[in-house]
Amino acid sequence: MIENDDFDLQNFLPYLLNQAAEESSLAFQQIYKNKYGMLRTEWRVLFHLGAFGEMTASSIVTRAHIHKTKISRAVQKLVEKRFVTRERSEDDRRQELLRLTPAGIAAYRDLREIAENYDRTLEAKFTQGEVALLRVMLRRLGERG
Amino acid sequence: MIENDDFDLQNFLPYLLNQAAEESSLAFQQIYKNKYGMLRTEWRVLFHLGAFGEMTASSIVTRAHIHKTKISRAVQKLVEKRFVTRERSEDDRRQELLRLTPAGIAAYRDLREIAENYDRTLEAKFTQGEVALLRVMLRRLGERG
DNA sequence: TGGTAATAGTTGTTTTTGTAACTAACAAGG
DNA sequence: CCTTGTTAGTTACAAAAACAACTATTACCA
Repeated sequence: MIENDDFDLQNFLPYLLNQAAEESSLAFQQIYKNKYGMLRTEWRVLFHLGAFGEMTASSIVTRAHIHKTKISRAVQKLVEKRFVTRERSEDDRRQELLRLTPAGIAAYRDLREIAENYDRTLEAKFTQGEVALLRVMLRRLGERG
Repeated sequence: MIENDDFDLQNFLPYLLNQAAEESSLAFQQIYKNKYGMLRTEWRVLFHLGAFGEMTASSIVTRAHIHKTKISRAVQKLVEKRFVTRERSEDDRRQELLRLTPAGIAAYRDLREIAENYDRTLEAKFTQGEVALLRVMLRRLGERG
């Protein structure tokens, strides 16, 4: 302890957020890794396409704040796994439209159900009102700026 | 959108936690990186030693849930930077006692103050009661198991 | 004791990530 | 049109992380 040190690392919000994020990701991470050999970014891309439908890589970049090189590599892997197809856009031939294949949809549905169940086990630690407030606060903290 | 898909990725707690954790770490990360050339794990080790005093590597592993190889390499870097010294324990010669040097203490104090200020800017987004609840919830979510 | 298991910490190798530089396509002003 | 700038996405190389195997020391217990 460095003299009268009233700083508590366990109260520092970025630290608490990181610990909570890592711990809460752990169980789910094992599942998509073992079952589908996916990394975190691949899972995120899959879920964006599942939840929002056809998207371009850059719209995922914007929405999820993931760097475009990570997206690029994740898409490659998902294409190799036959979970995603890409098609060059007619309007703007720089863009590629990404879509889930039937296999991708199946994987998404499977993981989505697991995610929903897992989310419920996390929610069960708190009251409904607390969870609602937590989501509001996390969204605010996650905003750019 | 895949049929009547009521799953909202933006409500999935591990996702929200990750977004908030990454965003909230960003600003502070730049500071310890640019000012002291530290990585995240080095910063964490420094703060553990600053806040809790003399510790062994494995006690940091236990407390922070960081893998021992990451700790090992972070300690090496901190020793190279002359921020930390290590001394083999008399009781158990497998263990090394880690301590901050005066330079390490100075860096810790500097970063601690920046951390405190930064934390206050995050807190300012909410009421005091909300922040208190947030901390309780994050601690609960960050617990092992 | 002595042999097996467990713990503290390190090192080597393979994956992933970060950063920068690149190609290709479009946009917009002169 | 044509030069300059911007956007979409990829690739190459360097940095960091994950994972497994290793040494050294201590603990357990038959």
